[in-house]
Amino acid sequence: MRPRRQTGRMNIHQQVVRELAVRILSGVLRPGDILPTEDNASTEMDVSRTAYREAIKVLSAKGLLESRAKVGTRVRQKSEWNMLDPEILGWKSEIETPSKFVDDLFEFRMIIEPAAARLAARKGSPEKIDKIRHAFETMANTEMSSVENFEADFDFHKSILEASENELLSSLGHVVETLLLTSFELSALRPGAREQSVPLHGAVLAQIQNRDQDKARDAMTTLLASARTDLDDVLQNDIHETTILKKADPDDTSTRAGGNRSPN
Amino acid sequence: MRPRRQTGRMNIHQQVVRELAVRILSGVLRPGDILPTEDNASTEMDVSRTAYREAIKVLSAKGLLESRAKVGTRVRQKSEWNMLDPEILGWKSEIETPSKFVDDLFEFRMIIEPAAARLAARKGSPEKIDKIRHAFETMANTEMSSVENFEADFDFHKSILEASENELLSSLGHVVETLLLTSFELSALRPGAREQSVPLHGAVLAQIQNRDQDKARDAMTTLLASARTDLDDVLQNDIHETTILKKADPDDTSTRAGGNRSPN
DNA sequence: CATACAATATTATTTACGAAAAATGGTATA
DNA sequence: TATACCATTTTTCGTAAATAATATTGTATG
Repeated sequence: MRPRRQTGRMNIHQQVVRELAVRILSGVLRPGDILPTEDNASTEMDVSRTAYREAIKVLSAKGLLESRAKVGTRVRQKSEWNMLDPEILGWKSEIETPSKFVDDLFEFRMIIEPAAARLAARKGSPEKIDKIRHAFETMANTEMSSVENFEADFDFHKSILEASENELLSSLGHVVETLLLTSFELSALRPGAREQSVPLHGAVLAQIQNRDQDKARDAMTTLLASARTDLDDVLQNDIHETTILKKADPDDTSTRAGGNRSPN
Repeated sequence: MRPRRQTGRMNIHQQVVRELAVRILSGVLRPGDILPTEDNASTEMDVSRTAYREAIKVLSAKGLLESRAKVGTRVRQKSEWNMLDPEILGWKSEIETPSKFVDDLFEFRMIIEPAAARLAARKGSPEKIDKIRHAFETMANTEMSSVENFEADFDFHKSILEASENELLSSLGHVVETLLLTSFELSALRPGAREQSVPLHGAVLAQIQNRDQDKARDAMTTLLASARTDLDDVLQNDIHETTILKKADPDDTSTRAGGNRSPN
């Protein structure tokens, strides 16, 4: 068993959303391209025009599409895409090569999370800091690489973002979650790293509790740098395996929990 | 004439989206609340059930709502809202008091933009840096507080985000835009500030061109701190005026869902 | 007491038709 | 020739109504 991304039963319009999103994010459909008319596209995909329209609305809400009467539905410029949208991040993680994806995400985390830790130390409410502490204790008391441990890890980082007392930062929990999910999936193949994980998390917690802003920030930077190193090792070693895994994941229909034993 | 936010003719489903979004973001509808059934809600708002459903899909895509058969459509927890979504930011800017809104946004910019400037100095492509330079020159050659100047200012910051060569950072242009729009609307009342704006922008550009990462970051920090001071002055002086302005902005009711003017 | 099953309420989905918006091309007029 | 206007046509937008799927809740049965 392992933490899972959304992949199970989906509504019809969600299936269309996913199908189109993947086509756009993978570059099959490119910015400026105009989709077939609602009538053609929906019959092509074998769904009702209404369901198709609902899918278009969802993707427009995420900045991927734009519809205008008489001209059609067009793929918007990349700069208009809401890349931080949780679903878009999730789709990208399935499409892009792990290393490129991980690079961008880690770079982003290295900006956001140390700053959040700093703010948490400055103005995090006692309750929020208590939530961080609770997540840490759960982390320390659960088996490494277990689902409970993963969830506590995520809670830890999410709680720090929330303790920053800034709504914009708080809403970035999903960015962390997506990266952690990717990390988890990759390092589940090759466990053993992350020995220093608990003390590094502990250091962050301690400095936030101390209300030492700069040290809290630095502790988070250290923690992330370590996590990145661990992940880089996995990527180095498993580069070909993971590539195979990506390719051998064409349809999630099988819903095989964890054990992808011999895809053939 | 001034740069305008989206407020003109809207499709019916967009009007419903806006109406519901405002209710949610303003706290009239609270997390956990269940909306009326599609039938009731749509007849209540005097739109078809299809149009209402499209609106629900849009808000679900932004993390505000969640629909399940038999149970209804529920407002999701705040932590699930995509606060960085451009539209959500725009709606919030209309609802929240300027000072609170500006606080959060500036805090966020002070984290993101110096880091982006640093990355731009490190790995920004010559073309991207040229775009920054072009925006700067336009800024320097247009009248302060003109629409052209505003747009060049926005382009400047957006180009730096893009020059960071990180898709996640690039997609944050809208955060900057929303804050600049708010700033523009506020300081349009009381022009005269921002004399040092051009040289401060110039310093950022120069350090990026020098490929001096730390100085580029610091120059951006200085620029933002200055902009924040200017804006704080405006907020201090115009606190009551702006409040009045906010209240005197109910003209959107004319285009409200179903156009039910004088409900009696 | 628990388990299975049936009733029910709500969203999900399809189908069909008509309205509105906007790009295009043609036509008249200066 | 060029410009303004107008009709045409294509496409999305919006409404309506009927049926399906699904999850909750109540009810009966072992």
